[in-house]
Amino acid sequence: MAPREGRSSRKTPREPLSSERIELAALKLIEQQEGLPAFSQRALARRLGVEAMSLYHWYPSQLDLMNALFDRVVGSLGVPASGTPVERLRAVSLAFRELALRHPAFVGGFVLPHRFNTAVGLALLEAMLRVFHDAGLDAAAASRRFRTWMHFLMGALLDETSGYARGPGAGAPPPDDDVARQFPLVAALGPYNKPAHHEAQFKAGLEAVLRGL
Amino acid sequence: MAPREGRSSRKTPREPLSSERIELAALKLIEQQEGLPAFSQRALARRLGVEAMSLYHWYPSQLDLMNALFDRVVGSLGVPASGTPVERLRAVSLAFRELALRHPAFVGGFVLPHRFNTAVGLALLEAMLRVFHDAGLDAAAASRRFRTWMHFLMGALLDETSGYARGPGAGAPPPDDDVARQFPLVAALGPYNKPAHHEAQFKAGLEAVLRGL
DNA sequence: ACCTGAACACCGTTCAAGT
DNA sequence: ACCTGAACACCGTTCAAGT
Repeated sequence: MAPREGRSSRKTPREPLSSERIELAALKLIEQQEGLPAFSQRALARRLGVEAMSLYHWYPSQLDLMNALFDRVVGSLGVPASGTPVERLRAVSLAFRELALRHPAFVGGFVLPHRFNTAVGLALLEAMLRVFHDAGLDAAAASRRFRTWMHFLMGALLDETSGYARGPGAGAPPPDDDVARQFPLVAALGPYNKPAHHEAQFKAGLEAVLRGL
Repeated sequence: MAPREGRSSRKTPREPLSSERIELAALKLIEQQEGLPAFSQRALARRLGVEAMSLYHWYPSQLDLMNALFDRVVGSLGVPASGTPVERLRAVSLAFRELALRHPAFVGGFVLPHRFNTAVGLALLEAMLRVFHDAGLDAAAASRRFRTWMHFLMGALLDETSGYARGPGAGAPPPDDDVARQFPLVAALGPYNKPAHHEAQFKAGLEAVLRGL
């Protein structure tokens, strides 16, 4: 969308690095084309117009940069402080989904498979648990319900970011007419796998799970 | 567990490669130590006592090898043909969990984030969908319930393989007493995060979700 | 048919050095 | 304080060659 960095400015003094600039460029790069697998310190540096080693002045390692991205993304989530428990859980669930759709490669590839044990991640978990606490549940009951809900949420978002919806699959899947012949029930689900149905599916699944709690 | 390959046999003619031997060694290597990130064609070849390029005689690329591992692992799952729908879903859910615990790095890192669109993967999906079909549901209703259940299952297994249970987290998480002070509800859940509780949590969550359907 | 050696274009990271 | 160049130990993969 912009043939800017590597080409133009030769004499204009280069905009200095900053964690803000690095992190925004990283998040943008991760969501482009080949996603997380194609993300590298060297590719990021190239995009920023610096040498790869410059990044080590700002983050001691690639993992530290990734953790900064995690905090930046997860830190944008909040849990409403008022409303019924179900309303509050519904709100943060939908907000998490919006976030995942905004950063599918990063959320699916890094956020979901990682423990939320940064200060920012723990603060989010604490706010979520407060909903269950406010509903009058003790630790054992809260743990059960919290985890069941989270498992549905993680699975649904994994599916929309890395799974059947857009994620990688086999290199040479069977052709469609073979699928129709050998796996008729799978084939019959085809229409419901379209992105147009995802939001409705997510909301219906969420209500079913909240009901089951 | 065995100082065998790289050391001893110099004069004994090396056991020839085979896809069986390669795949078993790969699955074993993936579950060792540093997991999927440390897995490489070169490391696998080293372990097998051959050069990395030899693997290309058996699989055209690393991705093809991974897909073969996917089929080998996922192909071991089956859905009971008889029983009530809930019994059949419960059985395959528990079997999937056992499989995930036997291959946590591979299931969490490769199977769950990938589309089940190999012939083997599609056959499993078809068998799962047959349960919903046998329950008399039309395609729309089956799709809703199937996906909600799968989302819970994927999320739960992701958590047990790559998430809070054993997966990677921030390099420098806040120390425990800081957590206890700032995030008391999170800290109160500590005891329930122990592996001893995982099976009970999984079963309880599964029943809640099946009830919600 | 099965395996190898050399080479190419990549990685993350360290270290000493430049401004 | 901020950035760089050269180097090290890795990657996956191609290609021509060995047996």
